[in-house]
Amino acid sequence: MITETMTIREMCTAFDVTPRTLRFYEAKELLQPIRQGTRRLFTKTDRARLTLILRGKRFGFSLEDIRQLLDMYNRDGSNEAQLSRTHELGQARLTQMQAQRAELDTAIAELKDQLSATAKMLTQSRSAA
Amino acid sequence: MITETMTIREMCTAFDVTPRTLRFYEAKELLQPIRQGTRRLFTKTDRARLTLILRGKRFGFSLEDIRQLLDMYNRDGSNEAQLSRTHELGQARLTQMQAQRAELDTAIAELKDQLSATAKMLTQSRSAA
DNA sequence: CGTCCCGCTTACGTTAACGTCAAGGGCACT
DNA sequence: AGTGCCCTTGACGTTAACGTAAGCGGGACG
Repeated sequence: MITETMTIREMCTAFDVTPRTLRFYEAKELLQPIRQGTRRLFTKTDRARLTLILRGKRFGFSLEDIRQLLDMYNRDGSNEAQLSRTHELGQARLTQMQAQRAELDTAIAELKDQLSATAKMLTQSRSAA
Repeated sequence: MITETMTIREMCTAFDVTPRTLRFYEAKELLQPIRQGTRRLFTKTDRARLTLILRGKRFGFSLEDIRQLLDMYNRDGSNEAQLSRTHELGQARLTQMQAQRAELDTAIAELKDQLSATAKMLTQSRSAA
């Protein structure tokens, strides 16, 4: 199985992060690049995980939160207790994210209102000139 | 004008934050409670602002980001240059928030998929028992 | 009057998520 | 052999957003 790998530098340019960040994520067990001697080689899995990590961050999730989510995506089938706990954890996150979306919608609506108000003030200000 | 005010303790229970947080926000000029002697009295305006602050935080905005947004909500009508810059800033935020919403939607969809997958595994695991 | 309790200020401590050296190995030219 | 460049591992520094503790003032209450 010849998994296509990437060097740390390639990862950095591809995902716009620093080497430090990738090493940090590895230390936190969010990524598990393989080693060629001492060098890191990032696999397809690492890339998929990094995508999820960066997305999670944009929603204000902590790396620890994200690590738990990642664990869920990677369970191939452990025991039932584990699986069920994982499921509950995911449900909770889902609820949380849906609430967040609802709030985001109202916030967007409010911001739009404000913007149209300032836009109006701008046109008035210009017609007055 | 008899503005209805609240003590710091009342604010804390109402918004579920600590006194330290409120003082911190005041120091950062996010809130401007009036003083009765040395005590802080939080006005309706402070409450409105705090609501926006806490919402912003849930979206991962920094306090500095939020301060700029708050400034926008409070402009009653300065000069045109200011107003126009404010407008642009708001537009940028709006774009940002809409992008965030789009991503949130896909993340929610993905999570749902995962959940139905684990749910399926659970029922299988149980029927096997 | 003593003592709570609340609030205030000042200031140092803490955590997450990296940034930034310092010191060194390995490989590719030249 | 020397010069770069990339990578590595420590290890200490930094910023945001508070937590926490120390020490003081003021009113309420027994």
